[in-house]
Amino acid sequence: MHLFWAKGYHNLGVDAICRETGMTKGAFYNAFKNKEQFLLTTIENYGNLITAHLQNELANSETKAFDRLLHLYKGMLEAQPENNHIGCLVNNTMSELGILNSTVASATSYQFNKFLNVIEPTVKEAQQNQDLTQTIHSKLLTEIIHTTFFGVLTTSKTTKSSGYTVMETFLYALKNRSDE
Amino acid sequence: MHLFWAKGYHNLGVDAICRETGMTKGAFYNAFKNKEQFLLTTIENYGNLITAHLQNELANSETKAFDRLLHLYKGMLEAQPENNHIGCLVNNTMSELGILNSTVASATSYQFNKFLNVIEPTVKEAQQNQDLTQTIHSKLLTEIIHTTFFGVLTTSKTTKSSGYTVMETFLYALKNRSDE
DNA sequence: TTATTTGTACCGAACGGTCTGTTTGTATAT
DNA sequence: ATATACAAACAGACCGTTCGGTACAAATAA
Repeated sequence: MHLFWAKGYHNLGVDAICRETGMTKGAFYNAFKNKEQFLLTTIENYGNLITAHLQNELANSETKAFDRLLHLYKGMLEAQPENNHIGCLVNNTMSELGILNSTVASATSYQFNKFLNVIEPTVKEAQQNQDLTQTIHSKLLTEIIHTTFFGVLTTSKTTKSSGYTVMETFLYALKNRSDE
Repeated sequence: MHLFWAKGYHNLGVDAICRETGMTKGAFYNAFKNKEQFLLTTIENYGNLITAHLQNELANSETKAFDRLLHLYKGMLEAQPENNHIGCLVNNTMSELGILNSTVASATSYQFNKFLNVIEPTVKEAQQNQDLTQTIHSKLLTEIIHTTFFGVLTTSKTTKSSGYTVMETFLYALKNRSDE
C-alpha cells in the first residue's frame, strides 16, 4: 500500500513489491491475478482504513460538528510534510489511472463516495448548527469540501506546504455568515 | 504535449513520443537532454498556452467579473467529457511527479502560480462588485478557487462527469450573500 | 571543408508475467 | 500411530518486451 501510495502505479514494479514485502514472484502471482488486481485489493484495504479513520475522527460528539470537520482536515493536512506529501492513495490513483483503466477508475470513485458518506452526517449537523451554509444539500456540500481537500493535497505536493491555510480559509468561507 | 497530458509521464515512452511526432531518437536526443527535460519544456509550453487562454477568457469586460469566472470554469469543465477527461497537464504532473522529482515539482507550481496571477485581477474585481466574499484576500481566494477546480478535474476523471455542478455550486457558495 | 543534425542499430536494465520443481498442510487409509 | 495421496502455496530462474539512453555513420548545412 505504502509503495503505490508514494511511487504511483507505473513507477512501481512487481519486483519492487516483492522485494519490499518479502514475497517472491511465485507467492505474489499465486495470491493475485496480476499487478492491477493487487492494486484493486490495495485500494480497497486503503479505503477501509481511511473510512475507519474518518469515522473515528468525526465520532467525538463533545465538540461542535464544524470544529470536528476543521480538526479532521487540519490533522490530515498537517501530517503531509512529515509524510513526504504522500497525499491520498485514492486521489493519486484517480489522477494517474482515472482515464487509463476504467476498472481502477470505478474502484477509486467507489471509495471516494464511501468517504463522502461517512463525512456527510457531520456536514449536515454543522448545517443544522448554522455553522455551514444551508443553501446547499449536505451531500453536495460534502463533495465540494472533500474535492477541495483533494485539490489541496495535489498542489501541496509541489509547494511542500501543508496547504492547511487554503483549506481552513475555504471552510470558514462556507461558514454561515448570518451569525456574524 | 498531448501524449504526456493523456498518458502521464511513466506510462509514456520516448519511442512513443518519436513515433507520434515523426522524430527519430537521434533528433529527439539532439533537441532534448533527456525525457525529463522534454517534459519540462512541454510544461512550459502548456503553461503559456493556458495562460493565454485564461487571459483571453477573462479579458471580456462586457460581462461582470463573477460571470466571467463562472463562464471560464464552465467552459473548461464541460469540455472534459469530449476530451476524454484529460484534465490539466499541470494538475496531472503535480500529482504523478510532485513528490518524486523536485525540478518538475517546482516547474508545475510555477505554472500554477502563473495561472493564479492571471485569474486574480478578475477575482478582485468580483469582490469589488460585491459578488464574491470580501473577507479573504483576492490572492488566497483565487488559490482556493483554482485548487478546487483541480480537485474537480481529478475526481471527474473517474466519474466521467464534467463536474461542473460541483464547481458552480462552490462558486455560488462563495458569492457574497449580503445582496440576497 | 567543417560543423551540425539526423537515422538507426544497439546497450544494459527493468518491466509484467510464466513455468517448473519443490515444499507444505491436511485428509484419508492402513 | 503411521503411511499415502494430493492440492495448494511457494521459490526463483526465465521469457519476450519495453525502457531510457548511447554510438556512430550518413546526410545536410555552413
